[in-house]
Amino acid sequence: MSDLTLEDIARLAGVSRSTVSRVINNHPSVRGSVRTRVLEVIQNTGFHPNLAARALVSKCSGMIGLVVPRSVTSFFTDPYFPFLTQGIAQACNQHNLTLGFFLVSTKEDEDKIFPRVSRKGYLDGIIVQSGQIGEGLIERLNNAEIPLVIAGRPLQPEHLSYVDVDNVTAAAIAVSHLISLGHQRIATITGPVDNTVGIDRRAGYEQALAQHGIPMESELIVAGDFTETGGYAAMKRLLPARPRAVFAASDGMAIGAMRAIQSVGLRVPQDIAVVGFDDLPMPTPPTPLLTTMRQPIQGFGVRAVEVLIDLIENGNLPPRKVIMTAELIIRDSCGSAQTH
Amino acid sequence: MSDLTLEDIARLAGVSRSTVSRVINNHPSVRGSVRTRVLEVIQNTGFHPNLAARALVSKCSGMIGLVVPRSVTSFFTDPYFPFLTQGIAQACNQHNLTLGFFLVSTKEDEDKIFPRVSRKGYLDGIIVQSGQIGEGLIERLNNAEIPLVIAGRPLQPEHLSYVDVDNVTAAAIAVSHLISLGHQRIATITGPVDNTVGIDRRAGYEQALAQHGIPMESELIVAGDFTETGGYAAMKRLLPARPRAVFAASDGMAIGAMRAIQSVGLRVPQDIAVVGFDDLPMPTPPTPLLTTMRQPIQGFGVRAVEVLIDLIENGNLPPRKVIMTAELIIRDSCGSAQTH
DNA sequence: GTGAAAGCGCTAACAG
DNA sequence: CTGTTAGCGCTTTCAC
Repeated sequence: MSDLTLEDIARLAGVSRSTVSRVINNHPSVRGSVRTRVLEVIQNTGFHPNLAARALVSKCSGMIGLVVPRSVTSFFTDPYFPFLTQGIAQACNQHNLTLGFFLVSTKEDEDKIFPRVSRKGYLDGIIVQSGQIGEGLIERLNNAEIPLVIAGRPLQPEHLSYVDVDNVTAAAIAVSHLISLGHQRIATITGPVDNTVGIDRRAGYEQALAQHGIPMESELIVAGDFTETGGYAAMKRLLPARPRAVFAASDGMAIGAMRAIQSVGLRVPQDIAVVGFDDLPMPTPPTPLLTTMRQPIQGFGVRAVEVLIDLIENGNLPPRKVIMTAELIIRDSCGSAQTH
Repeated sequence: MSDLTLEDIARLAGVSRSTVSRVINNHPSVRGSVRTRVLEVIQNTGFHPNLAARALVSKCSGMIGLVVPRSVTSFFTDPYFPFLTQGIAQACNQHNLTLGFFLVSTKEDEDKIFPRVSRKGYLDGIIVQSGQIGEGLIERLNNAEIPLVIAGRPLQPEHLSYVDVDNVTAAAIAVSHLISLGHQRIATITGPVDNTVGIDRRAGYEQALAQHGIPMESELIVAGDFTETGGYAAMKRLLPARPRAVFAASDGMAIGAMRAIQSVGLRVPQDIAVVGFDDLPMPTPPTPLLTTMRQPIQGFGVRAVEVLIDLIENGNLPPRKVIMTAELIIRDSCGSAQTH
């Protein structure tokens, strides 16, 4: 098919190879008539420049990498991944970038993949989805001085660019809403505590209580694992403490908590109010509808690509921290939507 | 960091560039002692060959593409995607291939992406996830004569390589199981009928009935959309026809159907037996546990990569059709596991 | 078995 | 404004 080269197009258009190159790269210094003629030939022949050649000489490939460090299981249970990927992929389409996808489940994978992602000249930049497993890789990549953006605040954010919401503030907003509804005995189901999201959302819970002078009670705090099953189990453990409201650090856990509450004959929100976090679309919306903090996961992807492009084009600037806003979506499970 | 070239390594090892190249590419014609010395230098310097240069001269990039043609919504609701992707990504790691990821939601995307995927020399081959939206692209790609494998049987499979299960047979097995349990009034909730999966599984249902001399009744056949909500609605429509068993063409729809059955006070499996299709892990397993056909989605990904590699290495052979086997997983919802 | 030399297709000075 | 020239870093004949 298109085994054409610049030279071929040049010949067909009666110009030199350089001129064709200029046309392709939108250099202003080409006469209009010539440009039109060249463009026509390109159009007719279906020519596309060889990207490898271009990458070789220009030292940039038009390709960025997405590194997803994941245990095999969490890859599926967590809808975060497809959303983030979608945002990134769409942004890449928009900016005419090719997206390389690297799944890292083991240390072995990491070593194997590293040469493919580390070296400038093949990947122009990298987005790493944050997560426990990835922290070592992030370190290595950052040392390799390749433009790097983390999706989600990493454990050690100092010298890194990342995009995330402010999970502390967002969680505090959720809990404050519960407080404003008159609740005092507010429990929380936290995420795993080895991970920034879990840590921050718990901190936000504590912050909100402190701000309103509500004493913290350790029996009102139970750790979950972001899954529905985990939320169910956590709520069962919480029930004896008789909370009047619960803030779950993910929608999945909130749903699990609602099931646990309902399974012992209590009602949401009348007996216990529930607020979640994420606002991802559910295959089956729960009853009652969940009040939750919405975070723009696709937006993370889009912004991550934009920041990365900036980093690529403008070199070693100080790391950028992009904090997007989470939004409280009030539905029925918190008991404030009396209209329902 | 590693701005080293073959030439540098050659100098450091006291050999010529060609020799280093031979070592890297495992040519047999290098003396052992020399090979060792070169390898040592490579090790110490952390050298990695420039992939763009290699791609330029060797006309192959070590990179394959995964094209996912998806409407924005189905991207999330369907767990098929992360599973397939995981299989493909792992196989790529295994074979030292880089995976390019292309999300195509619109005709615009298709046109934009086409140059990046069509031309030999940048991508060595492509895997396309089948689906309505992708059929046009598949046609174009196939004409571009780039090695191509479809994940899931395409609408027009004649000249294409693909990997899938035999959905007709698999569905027939599921329905036959219901028949062997003594059921006669067996309903089905089909998938969308503009898609091979929906068509084939319905055909399998009909085949099984025919084989056992059970007349088909149109009021026992309702179309769903693979979602839980769709399954729920479909089952509600099916209920008046008083089926004693139902085969749903996806687990999601099966779950929805069970909810619908239970919502009118009937029991699964005592009043109505249910069988699904997929056997994907669920965040919350349903009660009763679902009897279903398991299909190896990750396996599709792995095999697709293997077939693609074969195609890349061995050129224009006749298209390969890889049919993997689906397996009946008997649990509780069909009523045959009396031990429960 | 090893080195020298010729490109792969493109971009980017440098002349004109 | 356009053509000529020199590589980018690698693989691969072809000699030795």
